Amino acid sequence: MNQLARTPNDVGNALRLARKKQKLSQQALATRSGVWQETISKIENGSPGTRLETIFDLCAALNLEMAITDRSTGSTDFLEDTL
Amino acid sequence: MNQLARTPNDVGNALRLARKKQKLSQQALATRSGVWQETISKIENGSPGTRLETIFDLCAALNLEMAITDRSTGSTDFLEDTL
DNA sequence: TTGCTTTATGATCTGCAGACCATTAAATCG
DNA sequence: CGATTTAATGGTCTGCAGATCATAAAGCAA
Repeated sequence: MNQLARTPNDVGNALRLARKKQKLSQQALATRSGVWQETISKIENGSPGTRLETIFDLCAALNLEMAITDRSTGSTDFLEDTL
Repeated sequence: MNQLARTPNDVGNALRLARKKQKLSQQALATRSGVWQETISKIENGSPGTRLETIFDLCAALNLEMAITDRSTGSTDFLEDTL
């Protein structure tokens, strides 16, 4: 599971994908993440104003994580930056 | 540039890092992203309620992108999922 | 240290996310 | 098909993000 996300829609798709793979209903995910089923529905359909913390709540519940990467390089070497 | 992000703080750090690498002031980034300097400041300091669209605006302006990945595997093979 | 640039803070106001309830629509299955 | 599980919609209310302006606090030169 590794999904590029440049829009809220991409994020929604990634979350839905992960949820389905784990065979969870939105309600089940709601229970384990503390995010309402109605909210999950909106997010999976690409709600642009979704709050970061909400995304992270869902990521945590789905055992996902987020990475911010350089668009050009598309490098995959994690955690090497120090500046 | 490739930063793991599990919290709004991580996101803020990644954005600040990228901005500094490109030697942009918050104000310069504000101009080119359409996000206010004050808002950028808050985000870089880990504001949890930041909206997804705002993050994407900044990512676009900084030539960054986001990836949602499986926490356990840490796989790097992008875009292979179809379900 | 003075002065400029950059970043952080503070206040007000508007708009919308998310909690929460109920209900409808859709998908799934016997 | 009808019954049931799952997903989407709709409404109200509260809280907070972000726009916008102004200003304070840092940083960083000369």
